Amino acid sequence: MKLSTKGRYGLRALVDLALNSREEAVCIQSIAGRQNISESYLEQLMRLLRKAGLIKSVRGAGGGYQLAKPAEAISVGDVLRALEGNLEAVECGAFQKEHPCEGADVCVTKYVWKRINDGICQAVDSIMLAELVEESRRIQDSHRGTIANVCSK
Amino acid sequence: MKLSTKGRYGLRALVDLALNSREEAVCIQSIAGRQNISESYLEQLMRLLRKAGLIKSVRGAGGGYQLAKPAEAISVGDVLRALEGNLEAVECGAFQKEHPCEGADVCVTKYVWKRINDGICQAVDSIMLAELVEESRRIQDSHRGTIANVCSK
DNA sequence: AATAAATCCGACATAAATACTCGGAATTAG
DNA sequence: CTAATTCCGAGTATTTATGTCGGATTTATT
Repeated sequence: MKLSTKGRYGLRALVDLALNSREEAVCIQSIAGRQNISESYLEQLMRLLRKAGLIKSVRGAGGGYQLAKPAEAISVGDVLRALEGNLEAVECGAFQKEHPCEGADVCVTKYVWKRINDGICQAVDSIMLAELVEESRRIQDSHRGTIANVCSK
Repeated sequence: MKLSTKGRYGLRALVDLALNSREEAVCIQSIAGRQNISESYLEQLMRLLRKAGLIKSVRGAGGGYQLAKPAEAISVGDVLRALEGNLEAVECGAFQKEHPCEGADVCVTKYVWKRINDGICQAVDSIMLAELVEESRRIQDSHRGTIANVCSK
């Protein structure tokens, strides 16, 4: 029941990207350096984010990445789903029409799973990347001069 | 980001136990049979639930398990935590005094993790075993005569 | 044109967690 | 005494998580 490093690193990387790219693209090396993430691993995560249409890449020397849309239009849910797949704690499908679970009609735990899943969605879909970026700027201002070491989570 | 079979099977088993034990204890074999769970695996889960003080066991022939307290006093959160450990999607500790994460003061994703964790807690701690049992009885009544096959989740 | 800096891609490797299984000891009702 | 149980620790196979690596491709710069 844990979020993997993909989701954790990836979200941090995306906040970093939003924070550090104006016009120019930001390369993996610099993000990985600031965020203390392995370059080759981060590369994989960026691939996932690009495939999901959240960032766009610029190839070749001087290349890197940029957000594909404004940070206001990217939710934490978008990011985590791109990296982790769907965020359902239990994929029971009892409330879907497509692939409903066998015996869903005699199942009571389905109510539990739905409440958990809804709780998670509510949390991740209500936070936009822009809010994190904004908060991050505030923090950076107040820590000016301090070496900003990074959270390991 | 998935709940393991421990949590899923274990909760079902506990609902089954609450539903099928009046005065007498219920043995693993019968729960496992109804719920279509391996006996030896379920045994392990029952051990965890017992260690957590949610059920009590009666050893020897004719023995089995009973709830250690009324179903009204057992939350889904109690059950899942007994089986899965803490349910935090990210154990960042940024808001604890004990073992706060390094660099928590420059971290912004901590707000995200907290919202997710709170969402999950809110969901699991607000549902009592008794509610599931009650709902289950209603369902059983309406399906009387039907073979109650069981949800695989 | 050559070089260096990047992304892109697939495959591989290792470690950890998950999901069981098993054998036997201890307990107790009949 | 026997059979039905729980109790316990250890073992195993599979899957998932967490990276690593080598090389192809693209592009800015010199």
